[in-house]
Formats: sequence, structure tokens, C-alpha cells
Amino acid sequence: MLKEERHAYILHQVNLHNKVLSSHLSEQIQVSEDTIRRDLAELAQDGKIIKVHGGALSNSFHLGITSQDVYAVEDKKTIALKAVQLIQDGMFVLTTGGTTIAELARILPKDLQATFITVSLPAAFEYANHPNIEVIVIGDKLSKGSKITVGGEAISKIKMIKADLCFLGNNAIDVEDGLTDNDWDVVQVKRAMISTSKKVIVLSISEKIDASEQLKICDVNEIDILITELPPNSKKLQPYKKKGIQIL
Amino acid sequence: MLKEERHAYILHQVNLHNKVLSSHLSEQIQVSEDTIRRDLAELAQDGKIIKVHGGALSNSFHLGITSQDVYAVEDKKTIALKAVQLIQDGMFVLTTGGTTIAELARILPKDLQATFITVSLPAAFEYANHPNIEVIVIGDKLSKGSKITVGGEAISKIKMIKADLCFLGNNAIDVEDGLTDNDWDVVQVKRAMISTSKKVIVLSISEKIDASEQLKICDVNEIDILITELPPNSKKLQPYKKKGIQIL
DNA sequence: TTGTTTTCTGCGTTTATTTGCCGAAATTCA
DNA sequence: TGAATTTCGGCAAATAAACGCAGAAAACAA
Repeated sequence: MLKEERHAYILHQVNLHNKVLSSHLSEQIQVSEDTIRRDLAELAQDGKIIKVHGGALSNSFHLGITSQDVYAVEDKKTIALKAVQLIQDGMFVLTTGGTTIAELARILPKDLQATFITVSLPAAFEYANHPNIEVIVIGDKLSKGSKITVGGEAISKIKMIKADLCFLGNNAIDVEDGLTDNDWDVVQVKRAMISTSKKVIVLSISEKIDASEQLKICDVNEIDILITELPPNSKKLQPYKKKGIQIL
Repeated sequence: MLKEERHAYILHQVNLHNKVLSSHLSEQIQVSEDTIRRDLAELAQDGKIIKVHGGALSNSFHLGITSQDVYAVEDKKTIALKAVQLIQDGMFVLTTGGTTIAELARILPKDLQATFITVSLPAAFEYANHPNIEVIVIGDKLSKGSKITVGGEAISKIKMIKADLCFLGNNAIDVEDGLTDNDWDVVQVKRAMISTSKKVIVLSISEKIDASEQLKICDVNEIDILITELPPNSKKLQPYKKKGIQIL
């Protein structure tokens, strides 16, 4: 096989699979690994691929671009914009923490008059910027990683509240496994919130759809509304719609 | 799987969940924990993530509670240095908010093991940076200006605690008028704290010595220790020493 | 076609990288 | 405090890359 042919073939493989192994290519094309390496080096020289130890990657493999901002901010803004429409004057709203919730807190209308109850200190800070919003902080032991309060005291306080809405952020959700998380304390808090709210709304970027963590929070049928950055008729969301969840 | 693939995967997981465990990743990618640790070290080297014991954290979630231009920082640092000596391992410490308290929180020894109970959200954030300190947040309605929780619920929670020390910041103090403040809710909280603590310590920059506000918190004889940036034998402080207050 | 030049390819050797494992030290947690 | 977990450093095996070289293949000119 000619060099140009090999190059075309390799380029095709890289773009198809996002990665190639020198050893693998060598076997496919029946040339020595040295030759493959030289090919890859040339293609990398031209910027067609990214050469790495053991093979090469497609240059659409974005790793160099350090997203110093919060991951997927735009998606989270989209979600927050949908979520904010559910909140009406006079409502009692329970929220967890997480960056999606923080985004929601940031875009709340200035004239909205509602009461927000939260275990998340960062979220409380955001809410406090809104003059017409009453903020209730649930107290207890502070979980240092997530900066939310956790424990029996917090749980029992949450259960004493009858909230209109409950916004849950930062989840993994799956049709079979339901809503899951990876922090024991957070799971307890979320459970309590779900049990005491009229409407449970899950905010989730599409990447966390069809994903599972170790600890179960609840089944999908306990969720009333699911909000993602995708359009509601997106294929990925249909299984949830079939389960009776409203998709926004 | 190629090293770069792993890096991309790890970075993705970190940004998605804000934290990852080495053990968990090792299982997911099917490589040894050593390899994961080396990956995390490399990514941390590039500033992509923050390496911690047992895994890594996203670096995107930086706390916006940076010490903005605080008035008289140096004086407050001096005060904090004196105050920190009073805290011993195992103590229960009640604190209000304010920048002096924040300064105290910042300089706490890393190996100090104590429980800090606070109504101040900014203070709670600072305490949370110390691995050996247990932080209890007193919940209730959030006072937006001072970012502390206030109300009957908070008061009754405070009264249920028997604290060893109580640090009060941000005051006006006068031999005749006693300790005074200008926010009704804050006054209530401080009263509750004083009533339930073995030792009451007032942190005050010298400007607030011999000054009065509208609302009285307590008489000077209820204060055990007064800490200012001035030397203890300073003339301005002698009237308080005569009243039986220990000066530091 | 034929001979010459240039490029390409595979091989052996050497060097570098990656990875897993082990034991000691450090850290965390109850 | 002591037990369990995590980290660190060194080591060894496996794999990949680099390098020089010789022969094969292709390109070119006459």
C-alpha cells in the first residue's frame, strides 16, 4: 500500500474512532510499526491528528482548552431559564446546592417575591442578592466538600416545611436506577426534600441523563418535572416521558 | 486505554461531579490506583484539577468569599492573633460574624480540633477550610446585609448549646453603656450567645472602644475578656480593667 | 528500456515511557 | 490512640519511540 493511501486510511480511522493504536494499524495495514509511527508523525506535523504515546487521537479531542469557568455554563443557564418559569410569587421553594442551582439563583427575577429554603451556603449567598426573596437557611453540621448542612437536625427541619417546589441539582438519573448520588449525607437531605414537596423538579444536564451513581435517592416516578438543556422532544428524554415525568 | 484518553475521561468526570475518588476511577477505567494517582498528579500539575487525599476536586468552584478590602486589616489580624490563643482542642466555640471574626477564622492553626458554631455564613466558609474543625451552622432566616441567620429558631438553637467560648465581633463598647449594636436581630443573637457561654470574649478595634450604638446587648461586667489591637496596659483600656474585665 | 538518484521501508539496537507492584511513611477516621 | 486507607519512592517488566543503516521500491532522465 502506498504512503498516501495509508495516510488517507489512517486519517479516516482517526476521525471515525477518535483514536488509533500504532500496533493496531500496523496489523491492519500489514506494515511495520515503525512505518506507522512515521506516518503518524507526518500527519501530526500537518496538524491533521494529535500524536500520543501508543497511537494518535483526533484533534477534536478537546483537552487543551481549559474551561476555567464552571463546566457547561451555557447548558446550565438554559436549564435555569426553564426552571425559573415554574416559580411564582408567594411560593415556598426548597433547593439543594450545586452549580446549576447557583445559576438558577442568579437569574431569579428581581421582583419575584418568594421564600427560598436551602441547606447550601453558596446558594444562600446567591439568594441573598435578591431584595424581595426571603432566605431560610437550614442549620446543622456543615459538610465541607459540598458546603451544605447535613444531619438529623437538618432533615427534621426540612420535613417540617411544606414546600411548593423542590429543585434538585447535581444528580445522575436513569430510568431503571432512578435518581442517584454519591454522597451519603446529600442523599439523605434530598430524600427529605422530596418527601415534603408538592412538586419535585430535577435539573440535570444531558450528560447526567442515563447515568448512575452508587446511592439511590428515589425512583423516577417520584419526580414530577425533569429539566435539561435539550428540547423536550429529544429522543434521549422519551423514556422518562413515558414514565409520566413532565419534560421541560 | 491511552493515557490521554484517561486524562480526558478523568477531567470530564471531575467537571461533571465536582469530585472524583481514585479508587472509583481505578475501577471504572480498569487500571491500577497508582496510575490514576499519577494521572491526577499530572492534571493537577497543569492546574486542570485540584488534587486531594483520596481523589481530586474541580477547580471551577472557587468561593467568591475573598477578603475584599477590609477596613483596618492589620489591626484585626493583631486582634485575631491574640484571640486564637484562647482556643484549645476540644472546645465548643460560638462566634458571630464580621470581618474580625473572619480574620480569626483564617489564622486558626491547622491542627486545632474544635467545634465552631456560628450564625455567620462567611465565617462558616472560613471555618470549612480547616480540616480538623467541625462546623455547625445555626439555621433560620437569613439577614441579607450581615449574612447571618437570625430569628427565634436561631436563638433557641443557640441557647441549647453550652459553649466554652463566645467571640463577639463588630461592636461598640462603652464603660457606662456596655456592649451595644445597631441591628435588632443581631442583638438578639448576641444576647443568646452570651447567655449560654462560659467565657465571653469581645473583639474590638480601638475605634469602637468608648463608643455607643442604639441597642444594648449587655453590661460590661458580663464580658470576661476584651481584645483590641492595643497593648493591654494602654490608657484607653484601664477603665475596663477596673471593671474586672481581662484585657489582652 | 536502462541506469541513476531519491525516497521509502523494515530490522536491530538503544533509549524512553508507561504501568503495576511492593514496602515504608503519611494521612485520615473512628 | 490504633486501624485502615492513601501516598510516595524505588524497582522491574512491558511496551513504545528514536536512530542508524541496508536493501527495496519508486521516480526520473536519457
